[in-house]
Amino acid sequence: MEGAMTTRSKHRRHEEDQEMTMVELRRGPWTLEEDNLLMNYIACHGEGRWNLLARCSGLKRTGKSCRLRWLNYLKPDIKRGNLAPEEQLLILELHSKWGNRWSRIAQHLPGRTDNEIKNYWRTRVQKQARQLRVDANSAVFRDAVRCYWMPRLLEKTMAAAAASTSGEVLLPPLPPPPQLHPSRVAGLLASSSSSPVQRDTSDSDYLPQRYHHHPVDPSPSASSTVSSSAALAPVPCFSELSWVDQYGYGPYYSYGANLDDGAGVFDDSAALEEGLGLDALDLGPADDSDVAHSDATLLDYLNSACAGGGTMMMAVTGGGGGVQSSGCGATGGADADYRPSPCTWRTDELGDPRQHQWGGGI
DNA sequence: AAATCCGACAACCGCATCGGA
DNA sequence: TTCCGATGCGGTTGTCGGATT
Repeated sequence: MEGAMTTRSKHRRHEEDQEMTMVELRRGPWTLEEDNLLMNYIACHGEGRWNLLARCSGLKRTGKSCRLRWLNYLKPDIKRGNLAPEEQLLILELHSKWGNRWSRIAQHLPGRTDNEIKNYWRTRVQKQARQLRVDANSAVFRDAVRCYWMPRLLEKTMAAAAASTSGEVLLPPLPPPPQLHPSRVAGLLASSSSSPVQRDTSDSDYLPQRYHHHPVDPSPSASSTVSSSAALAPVPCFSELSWVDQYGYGPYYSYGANLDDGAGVFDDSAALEEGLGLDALDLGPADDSDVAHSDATLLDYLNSACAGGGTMMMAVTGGGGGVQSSGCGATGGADADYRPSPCTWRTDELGDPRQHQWGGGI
């Protein structure tokens, strides 16, 4: 980027430098006086023509700086405070669709700025990816987000809605903490972290259509009994969610990846096409490299949620606003002699101050 | 109580794009 | 068609305050 500086941009940079020294432009945090100056000027002359504004308003700032201050902070309809779960959900979904198109994403969150959304992504979402030691753009992380994070956000959203309408919340407990042998995570991480997602940057919804809804098996056995072979099968399965946001956009999908054809035969062709195939999810042989399984909760969840045909499902029922969340029943492929150290998934990252101790209870 | 660390977010920077002259 | 100023966008850095040691 830096090396590709054109003659033109060098020239402009030179001009900017000259301006900086001639006018003694201010930098850094804005003062209350500066904010007032800017707001008053815009109240009189309207937005736009930022360089002119910078020259005429008495502000010793660049036009760029004025514009940014107005758009990201002073503009009256700016919404401040924590992002609501539904906003987080929307960001996750839209980012999975469009990637780092922050301004475009921001257009779907009235009152939120691209800067705010970008910061949210970098500080919250990428942090989770870092902790898991996967690329935030990798298919595995994205699916883990869909499998674990999104349903919880939706759960919180629905719970809030239900509480506000009926004052009564009927939510099932969160899925049981998964247990997973570190070697499985090791293989998963090793093979997945180097496979960034290829996105379709077109307007069309890139979400795969081949995935279909996988109904939950209500029988307890389906959730408690996992054969060793099934437990090792790297099969992502999550149910489909779709919704229309409060502004009428959508439907957005939290799609299900279901490689089980229902007859116990895994068809990985779809996943291979999506970069989620057996290759990408190869759970190589156990080795001594510790992959910090205490950090791998999300992937643990993804793995264990999907192993053995267990299915994670969130069924949203209409009418009364009730929410039914049926967690993944699979307990994962924990070896008998494996005692996982408590893994943590900080749900306060979702805006919830609770902290689950995975492998050790909540 | 002081020092250090770390997360959150405001602000800056460089480049791309747009639109008018 | 070209030039150039204005604006928009995304990546990065700086700063501040709370948490931790």
